[in-house]
Amino acid sequence: MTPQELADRLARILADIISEHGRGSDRDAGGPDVTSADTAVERPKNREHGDWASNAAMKFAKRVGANPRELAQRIAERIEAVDGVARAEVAGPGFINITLDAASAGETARRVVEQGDAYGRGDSLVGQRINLEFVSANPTGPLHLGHTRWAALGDSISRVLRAAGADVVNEYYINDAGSQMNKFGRSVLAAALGEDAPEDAYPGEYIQQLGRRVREQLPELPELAAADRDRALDLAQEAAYQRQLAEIKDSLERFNVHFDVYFSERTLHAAEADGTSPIEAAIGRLREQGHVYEEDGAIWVRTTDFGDDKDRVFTRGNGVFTYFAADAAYYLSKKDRGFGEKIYLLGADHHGYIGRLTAIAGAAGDDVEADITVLIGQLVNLNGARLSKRAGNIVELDDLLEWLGSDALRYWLARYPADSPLSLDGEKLRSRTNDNPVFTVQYAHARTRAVDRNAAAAGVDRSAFDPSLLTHETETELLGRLQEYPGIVAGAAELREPHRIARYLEELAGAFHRWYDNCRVIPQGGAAVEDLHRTRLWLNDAVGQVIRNGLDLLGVSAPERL
RNA sequence: GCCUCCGUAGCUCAGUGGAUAGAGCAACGGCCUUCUAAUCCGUUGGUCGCAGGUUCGAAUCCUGCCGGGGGCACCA
Repeated sequence: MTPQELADRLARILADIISEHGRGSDRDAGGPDVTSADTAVERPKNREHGDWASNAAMKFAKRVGANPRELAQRIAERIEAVDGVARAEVAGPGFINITLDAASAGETARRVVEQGDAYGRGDSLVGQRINLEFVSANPTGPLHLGHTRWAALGDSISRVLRAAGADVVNEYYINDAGSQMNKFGRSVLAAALGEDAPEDAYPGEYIQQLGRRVREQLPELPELAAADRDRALDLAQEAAYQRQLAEIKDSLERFNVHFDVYFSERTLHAAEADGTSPIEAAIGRLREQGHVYEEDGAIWVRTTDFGDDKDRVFTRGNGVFTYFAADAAYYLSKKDRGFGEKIYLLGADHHGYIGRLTAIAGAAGDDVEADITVLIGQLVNLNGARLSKRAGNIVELDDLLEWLGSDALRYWLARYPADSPLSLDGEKLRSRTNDNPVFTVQYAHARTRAVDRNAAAAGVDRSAFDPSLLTHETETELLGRLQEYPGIVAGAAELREPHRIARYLEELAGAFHRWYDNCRVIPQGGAAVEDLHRTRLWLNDAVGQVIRNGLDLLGVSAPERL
């Protein structure tokens, strides 16, 4: 009996009661059907409140026109008759507290082991084709801490959405057109030629390194620069860009972050077969829809029709397209490529973009509620010190990986809600105690593996499974946690909040450690191996499996030993 | 000024309208003859920023204040 099955049974029972009681009037009037979402059970904090609790009677009492406790009592009588339910009691203002048979709860251990990697995966988002854009850092320098949170979070969101059945494409938008690229090119060329840096050059040692690389790659650069400076600039800029982009991709792979598509902004500016660029085509399409006008010699889009606080401009006075024009064309590209929901993961410093991005979705004829989601995340602090270019304390992703390792960094960055401020505490992340949550969880996994190895050596195997033997309170607790997992994954996907996975794993790890301290898998002092030990081995392995599955959703490894 | 996020234990933070608001750390006190004591157990610790409102019920939803972060370009 899983919580989901319990919720299904409750929903059916409640629907029956409503139709008997209300003589179907609710349904005839188009009243709401009862779904398992209405009767979802939760794990009570207090053990005396049973294994699972439902507040459905309180929710529906008014609609049924009954007293909550009376309704709860009628539901309780019927759910108690269900196979696998030991007790159902009404408590407080109308809670239904349900206790399962030990055998029914214990079945979970076998189910988890048998389903393996698939345990926790669901189908709540099947059929959804989602574009998830994140990081999208300019290819004019290395990734730094400012990008790192979105890399970890975005990749984990993607994994969670996929676990719920969605078809997700991770996308990185490369701003490889425009003045920043030119500035980058001039900086690198000067470095390559050993010249003084230009007035507005990019700072940083990496520019010098790129300059040396470019010089090696293009030995003819000095001669060329003397003869045709613009040509030399083009070549140097292009070489530096390709090199920097490759390094970004490399860093991301080492961070276990995978993108399916790297989308170049240039392709939006370049003319296609019909002679027009995607940006021009996009403006044309929006013009046909009546959303574009000209004023003061510039082309404008009436984003205020879709809730933006001011209209936006597509061309600057000199006729060059704005960054926003490319954004609009890019949005249409995503739409044309068949994506339903387009998710943008942006830092809080970009929150002013929500209005205009949403407006473009509206102007494109999309549903601004369902087809576009802009997730705004708070910025990261390092040991309490705000990150800023001016203060010169930018930390590169590569440095962080070397210092802390990918696992600790990814886990820490994914364990907080995106809209919560987060600071990176290097000392804590390097510690090997409960102080460090990633360690706690990984250690619990390693411990399940150690038990498994020791069990094999002691002759305890999984040849028997009798779930009715799993009656210790720490076992009931642990089984409850295992049963919760699929619901946690579904919730994390629905809310785009992978931190729920991390928090869950920490609780699971705690429940496992408590169980380990109370219940032996391997008989003590050479005593005989009994079915209880064999059954507990299933439970041990089930916990290891769920920790592996959960850590995988966070892009974190589950070591066999620490 | 407008928009937005945040304010919960000494610290860092969870908490999808439900029961006595939780975790880790810190502080104090316990358990090693061990399937690794890197774990575990106990105690201490709260005006959920403030004030109203909504309802059977509010840390959670609404309004207004207070305090803090971020944003309000024909920049990229």
